[in-house]
Amino acid sequence: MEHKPVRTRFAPSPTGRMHLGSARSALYPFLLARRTGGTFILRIEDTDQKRFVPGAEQELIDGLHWLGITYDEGPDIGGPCGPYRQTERREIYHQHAWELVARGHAFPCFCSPDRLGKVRQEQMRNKQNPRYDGTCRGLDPDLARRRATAGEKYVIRFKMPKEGTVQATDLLRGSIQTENAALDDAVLLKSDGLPTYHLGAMVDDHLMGITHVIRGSEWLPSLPLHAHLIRAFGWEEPAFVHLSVFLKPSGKGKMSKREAAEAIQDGHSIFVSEMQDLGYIPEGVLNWIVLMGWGVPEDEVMTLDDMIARFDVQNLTPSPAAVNFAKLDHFNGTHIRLLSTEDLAARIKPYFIREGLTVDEATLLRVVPLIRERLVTLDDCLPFAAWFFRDSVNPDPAELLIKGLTPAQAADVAGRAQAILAGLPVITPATAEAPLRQLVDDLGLKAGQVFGVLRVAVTGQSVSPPLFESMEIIGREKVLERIARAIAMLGS
RNA sequence: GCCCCCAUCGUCUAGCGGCCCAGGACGUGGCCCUCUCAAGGCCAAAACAGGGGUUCGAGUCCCCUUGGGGGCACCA
Repeated sequence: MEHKPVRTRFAPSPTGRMHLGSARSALYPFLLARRTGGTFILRIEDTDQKRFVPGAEQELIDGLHWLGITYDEGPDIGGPCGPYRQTERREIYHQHAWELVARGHAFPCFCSPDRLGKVRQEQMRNKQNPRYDGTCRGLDPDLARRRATAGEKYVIRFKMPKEGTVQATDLLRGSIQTENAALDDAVLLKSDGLPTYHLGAMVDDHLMGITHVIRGSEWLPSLPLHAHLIRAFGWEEPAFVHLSVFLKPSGKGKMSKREAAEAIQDGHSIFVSEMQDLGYIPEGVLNWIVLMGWGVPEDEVMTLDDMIARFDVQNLTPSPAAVNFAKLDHFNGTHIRLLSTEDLAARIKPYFIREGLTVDEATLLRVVPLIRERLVTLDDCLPFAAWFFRDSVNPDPAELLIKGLTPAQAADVAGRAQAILAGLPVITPATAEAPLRQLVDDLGLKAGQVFGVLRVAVTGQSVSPPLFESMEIIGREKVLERIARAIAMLGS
């Protein structure tokens, strides 16, 4: 792979939530830039004022920040090629559109949207391809310019050649030939003075020195038009890479709003901010999405730095990928296990606080090693460890009756264990385990029965971190007190 | 309807003409470990969409069919 520093960009439109697809569209160009010691840019393509969503840009920035995808130039930090918000670059597009008119590659069009709509309907009725009918294509350039400057509403369209073919290249798919006759006179500058994607993106990519355009495959069909535009301006072409779309988990059809809603029911989400709320960590999310469309032969568990070291655009795959949430859970759990005790403690602490619990730092640090390998998401810390931070527990009497023990038997077991533990100066795995196992033998029971009763009595739940370690953390006093309470419950 | 793209286990993928009776990962099943739940270890089932070519030889190259996806806006 080549190591020349590249300039890449993530150019989202602030029209919705940041999801899986957006995250990957940002990740790959970021990795390529970092891999080559190049530059990664954030550009906001907000030229559609109708679909503009307030707050969307901030969500994008927050999402990138959370994931650790840093950019070197962007709307909030500036840079040498700014501004990085397209609505702040109107003049630039206006100039370029008219430059194309002057060069004979574009023309002003005064057709009303109303009339165009009718033409399109008529064409579809006749089973023809819907396309611009060419009304303004032959207008006298000087006359057209005068009408435009006089204030008449106009758009500027690309003057697509009627004959011949265009050749364009996608890095993953190779050369793509297209008949010009199949292409339309696309609108480049809208009547509100803002550019369409085609003009805006090509102009900015050129002006910002983008060397590798990595974008969604929905742009593949307009690649020939973009090639035309770039050549009409006489610019150097960047390398184009089109990423495949994400399919719904079943693999049938692309991810839609409906699937997004179903994922939520399931405790999953395709939205970055929601994944954060659900207890996923950036390391897990990143590892998950980076592999959807990138083939690595082995060692799939990677940190961002690993990804940067190994990333190669050539290994991206052009075929669509079905979203697999089970794999996200796997990577999340794996990366949680990779965190240091201090780091994991800091990350789960907010979940206890959110639950209204008071968290003692020293205790938390001792609890973390006990639950680390049990967590799939951060919020799993609650069912396993919330009880450590409560003053008392409320065991379900039915759960004290482990595997067919009668209340009397359970009370007996608890009583004997209580006596043993009461005789210990401190309760630790080293002091408590041997005598309690002796008890198991003496009573002719299974270890699970005796420890089960104690587990429910002490932790208030039938599933918990390891018993002896847990008892050590809450201390002898609370352990004895809770066992006594359980015995009382069994007696009534 | 027209144009474009894609096609290996259920899923993500390795494979870039012989190293492949196809490898890894997730998931699934079994076993081991075990105080619950996990984690971990071992094992297993599981795929080259179909048909034609090219070649001494094809998962790998070409064509067709089928299937899937995307696009055809003064949206990106």
